[in-house]
Amino acid sequence: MPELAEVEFYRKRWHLAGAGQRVTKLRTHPAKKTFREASAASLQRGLTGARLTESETAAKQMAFRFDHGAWLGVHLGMSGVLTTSALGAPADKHDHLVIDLESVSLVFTDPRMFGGVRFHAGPDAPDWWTRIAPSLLSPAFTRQALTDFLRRRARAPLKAVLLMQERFPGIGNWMADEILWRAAIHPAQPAGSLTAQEIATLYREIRTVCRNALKNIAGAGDLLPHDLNVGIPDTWLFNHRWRNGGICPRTKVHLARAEIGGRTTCWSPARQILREKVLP
DNA sequence: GTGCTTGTTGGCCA
DNA sequence: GTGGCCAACAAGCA
Repeated sequence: MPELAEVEFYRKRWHLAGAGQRVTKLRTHPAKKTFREASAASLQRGLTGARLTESETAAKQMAFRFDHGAWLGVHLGMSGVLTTSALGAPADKHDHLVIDLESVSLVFTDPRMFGGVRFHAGPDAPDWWTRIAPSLLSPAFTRQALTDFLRRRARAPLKAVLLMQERFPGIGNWMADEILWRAAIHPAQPAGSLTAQEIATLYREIRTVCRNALKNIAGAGDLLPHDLNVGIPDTWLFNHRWRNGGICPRTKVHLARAEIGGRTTCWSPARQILREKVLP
């Protein structure tokens, strides 16, 4: 599930429930792959007794910060979710990390274990946090930066390029499809074949989808929607793309599905036309 | 049983 | 060295 906006949704859920509280007990499954990048023992030492103070997201990652300079990093992978439970409730089979606070427990659940946690002790941000590319909504992401990157990846299909986290932090499978659908560009179009006009459109839609996904999914205020996807309007591709037989909400023509760039891809054949490859 | 799955990494090859 | 492709990771669901 987790892409940019879903990650923000989960961060907020933990933060709203637990900010200001101390860790009374940490429950972990040290043998799990979840801890491949952070020993469960160091988490125990560093977090027990610490107070959750701040949290932030960057791309698909979250950092929860505790007083005395402890950083807990979380990546949800393919199937990870963050929930809360009644304090001390028994852990389920796939609950790999449970943080008991003073009045609530924070739970990291991840059946497939592609996600993981990290830990860092110290006031300064660790490498695994600072090396994440700057947000697509920040001034650092310019049209020129996009143009340069597309040129460097000229022969790769756009769908694959949009999934590269080094340049498009937080974009995942559905957001990439949504962006290309809005920009009316075929997902298999080679990245180096876009016109200046198309690059301008792509740039605009990348930012629009990021902004609106955050607004619709993550919630504007302190109230979180119960169902993660409840905020996505039917005018988006999102609500039509999953099942076979989906209809493009703009053209009313059947959507197409195929593997492009190694991932299942959905597009609207009526508005996303593959052109002959014309490299500049 | 089969064939998928909203992510990332490392290895191979041109 | 760079870019592109693919398998692997693991569990659940239709």
